[in-house]
This record gives sequence, structure tokens and C-alpha cells, in this order.
Amino acid sequence: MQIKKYTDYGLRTLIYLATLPKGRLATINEICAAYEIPRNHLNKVIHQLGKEGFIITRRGKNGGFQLAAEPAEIRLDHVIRRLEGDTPWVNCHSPVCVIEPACELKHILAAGKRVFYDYLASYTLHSLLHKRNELEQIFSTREF
Amino acid sequence: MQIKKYTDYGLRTLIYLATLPKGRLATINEICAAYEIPRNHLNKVIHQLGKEGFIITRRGKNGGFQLAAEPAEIRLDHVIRRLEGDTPWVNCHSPVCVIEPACELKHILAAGKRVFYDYLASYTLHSLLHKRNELEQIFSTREF
DNA sequence: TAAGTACATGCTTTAATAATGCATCTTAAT
DNA sequence: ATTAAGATGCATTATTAAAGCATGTACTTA
Ligand code: SF4
Ligand code: SF4
Repeated sequence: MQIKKYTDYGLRTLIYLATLPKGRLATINEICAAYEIPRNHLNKVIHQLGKEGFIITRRGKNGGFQLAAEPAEIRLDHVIRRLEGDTPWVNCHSPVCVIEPACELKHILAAGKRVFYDYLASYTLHSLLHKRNELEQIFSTREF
Repeated sequence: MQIKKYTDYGLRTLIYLATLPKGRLATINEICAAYEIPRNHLNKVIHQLGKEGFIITRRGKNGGFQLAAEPAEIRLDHVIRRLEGDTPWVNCHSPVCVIEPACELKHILAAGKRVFYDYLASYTLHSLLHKRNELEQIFSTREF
């Protein structure tokens, strides 16, 4: 019961982008240097962030990516649902559970999952920037 | 992002026990036959359920286990927290995350986790017995 | 228009963890 | 004693996430 690094890397990317001046593009190399995370994995995350419309990517020389919307418009539940994958939190098939037709548990867990995401829906990328100055300072000591 | 089979097996065990007449002991073999799940894994689950005080186990011939309390007294959040392990839903260490001191995200996720378990706290084992008759029928067609 | 740089895409390999298997011990009833 | 039950610890397998690698495609700029 833990979100994937994949998902966290995506959130870290959004946080990084949010600290940049508007219009400024970041690159994959820049992000994985800042966070000391592997380029190959981040590569896939960035790609999905683009597909899902959270960032705008640009190929080629001087390419990179930036936020596709204001931080306050990017909801955490949306981001996490997409990156994490929105499957049930209990697997009642494969293999099939014999009490499935009579089981209330799966409905309760599904409702719990909804409650979790509903809570996250009250936060946006903007909510993650309270310590923006500290974040910028951390990043500034890592770039060159 | 999914609960372990281990946890689900524990919940299934409690459901099974709740359908039995009070005082009647069940055995590991009985449960794994009913659900068609491996004995070795269930073994560990049962053991923990006993350690945590959800069931009372008895060794030796004619041994087995039964619920340690009324179904309405056994809260789902307690059971799942214990069986699932109550660690944070995001791992900010190992490897260490460079923005950890300035990061709000982990607090939000921790709060989301609390919201999830708070929701589960409104349900008990009793809540899982609405279709008790169906459950008993399913089990009765599997024992011998 | 050639060279270079950045994301896109697909496949492979490794690492981490859950799930399962197995052997043996301990306890209790008969 | 024998038998049947859970307790305990270690080994193995299966699943999934994470990371690596190779190459393709788009775009910029000299
Ligand atoms: S017990 Fe309920 S929740 Fe668990 S696998 Fe069976 S049907 Fe799904
Ligand atoms: S970004 Fe925040 S939540 Fe994610 S690993 Fe770093 S400190 Fe933890």
C-alpha cells in the first residue's frame, strides 16, 4: 500500500516546473539532475504527463516542457489517479474469489478509495508551493 | 496501490468465522478449502490475526480459532491497518528525497491516508454480513 | 541542409516485494 | 503414545516496479 516512485517522480516534476519562471522550459536531464533520479524512468513519466495534458512538451533543440496550466488549476487527485493507475484497491478476480457475489467488502474499499481521492481533490499543485523559497534554494544549489 | 492478498485473506477469514455459530472453532484447513487459497500463506495470516487479538486460537487436537469479539466490535480500519502494515503511502527516504524538508506533498498524502482509515472506521465486521445467508450457502456447498 | 539536441517509443534486464512452499516445533486431546 | 491442530523459521517462486538500452522522430540553428 504505497504509491509508486513513478507517480512521485511525476509530482516532483510538477513541483519543479512550478518553481520556474513562467514560459521557461525544463528538460528531463535538468529534472533528474535536480532530484538525483534515473533518467530512463523519468523519461516515461514525463511522456505520460504530456499525454495526460498536465505539461506541454516540445521536441528538438531548445525543447523541453512546461506546465500546461496554472498550478492552482492542476488538481492532485487528477495527477495521482492518472499516474498511479485507477484500478480497484482489491483484486476480486484472478483468481476469482468465491464469495464475490455476496461480498460487501469490495464496495466499502471502493468507497474508501473515493474518499481518499475526494480529499486530494481539495489540493492543487499550488498547495505544494508554500515553501517555494526553500524549494528554489534547494534546486539552485544543484544546477550549474 | 492495492491491498495485499494477505490482508484480504485475513478479512475473508473473519467473514467466514462470523458466519459460524458462536463458540464453534474453525481450522486453517477448513478456511483454505472454503476459499481455495493456499494453506501456507493463510497460516501466517491466521497467526497474526491471533497475535493482534482479533481471533482466539487454540492449539492441539480439536483446536482451531474463533472470533475474539462480536462482529460489531471488530472495526475494519483496525484489521486492515494491522494486516496491511501501517507505513506511509509515500517513501521519502531510501533513497532520500532532496526536497523532503520543503515538501508539503507527504503531509497531504498522510492526511489522505487518515481520511481513508477514518472512513473504514465507520464499518465493522458486522457490516460485511448483510448477505449472510448467501455467504452461508456458498460455504455450505464447499464443506464436506 | 546538415548537425545537434531534445522528447518519443519499444524492448530488455534488474530489483524489490509479495506469495507460496516446506520442514519442523509446540501444544493439547484422546 | 498418538494424533491433530496451530507456531515458527527458512527457502523458493511469481509478480510487479524500476531501471537500462537502443533507436526513432521532431525541431532548432549554424
Ligand atoms: S472477500 Fe470480497 S473484497 Fe476480498 S476478494 Fe473476495 S470479493 Fe473481493
Ligand atoms: S516529493 Fe515529497 S512526498 Fe515525494 S518523496 Fe519527496 S518529500 Fe516525499
